[in-house]
Amino acid sequence: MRLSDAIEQFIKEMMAEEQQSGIDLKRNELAEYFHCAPSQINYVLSTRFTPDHGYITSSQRGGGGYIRIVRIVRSDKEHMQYLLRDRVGESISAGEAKLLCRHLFERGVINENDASLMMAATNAAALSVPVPENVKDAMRARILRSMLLSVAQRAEGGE
Amino acid sequence: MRLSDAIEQFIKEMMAEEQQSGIDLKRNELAEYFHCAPSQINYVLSTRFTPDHGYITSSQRGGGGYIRIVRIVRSDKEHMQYLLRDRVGESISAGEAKLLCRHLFERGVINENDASLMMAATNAAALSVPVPENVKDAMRARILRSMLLSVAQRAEGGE
DNA sequence: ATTTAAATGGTCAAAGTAAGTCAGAAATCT
DNA sequence: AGATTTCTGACTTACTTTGACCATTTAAAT
Repeated sequence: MRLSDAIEQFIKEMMAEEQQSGIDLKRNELAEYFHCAPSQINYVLSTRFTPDHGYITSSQRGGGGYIRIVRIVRSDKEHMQYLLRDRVGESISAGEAKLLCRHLFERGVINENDASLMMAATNAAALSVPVPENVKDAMRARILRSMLLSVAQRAEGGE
Repeated sequence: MRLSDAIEQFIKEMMAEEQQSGIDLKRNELAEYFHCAPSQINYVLSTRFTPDHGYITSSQRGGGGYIRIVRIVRSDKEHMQYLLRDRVGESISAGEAKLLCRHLFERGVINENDASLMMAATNAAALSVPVPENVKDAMRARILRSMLLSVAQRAEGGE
């Protein structure tokens, strides 16, 4: 069996055991346990614990550092993937972004405050810096995607 | 648990106990209690008891010296002005923005979801487009300001 | 009153700890 | 064989902890 698969499985078993949607782990410890380079852990994370796979990771460096993995709740997964891939994509205009936020609010995916915040972050005024329009749209897409992932992450607690 | 975290917690518990908005402590005593270098106390102060966290510190050297930590209470309006003018300004890094969002949450100005959303909109990944770093920081400042104003607006309506 | 010593706290750079990145080697698949 | 995936190692970035040296204030000695 491949190392990556073993590590993936190990992490998933850990999560199942903890009976939680998220766990913290130490990169170096895990690497030592599997007798591999620490960067191998990053490889596993980036190939098997991505938003596409339904996970979001974060970490902290320095003394007491850690890697945190959180699972996105299943039911929201498809919708979220649709949003990220098809709706937002690589580029989106201010108008489109605004519509999308309103839509999400109407659908009950986010509340009014969230919607305002997301519109505030993606409106034309917020991005009025001297860069080409297409770069702005790409940037807006990234910002929106990032915020959507944040929303996806929180859905956990509510069940 | 990190030493810094332990010291932070210790100080906060002390303040809660004293039932007061401020306390005096002896740097050397505290350092001895935690078996660490005295300068470690300064590190904790500068990373966890800053004005952003809602604290102001002062000290006195020499015999009978002390470190005083006082919790400051600013109205939301004052705080917002401070943030917009002094903290965000015309340019802000991803790290700074993240800290600021966390502080807003800790102070109870925004909830955890809002904080995550704001961090998501301003983190390095969200703005990873091929433009110079200083342009990104300027852009981030605009985005953050825009979101802060959105937060301020909602507070206004609700009273 | 002035000088000196003792008692504090402050600063900053270096060491320590831990995670991230990325190019290239190695393995595996077609 | 060629393409793709996996794995490693050198280098980088980020946060924490320490220690040597500095500054200020009070107390004692002259």
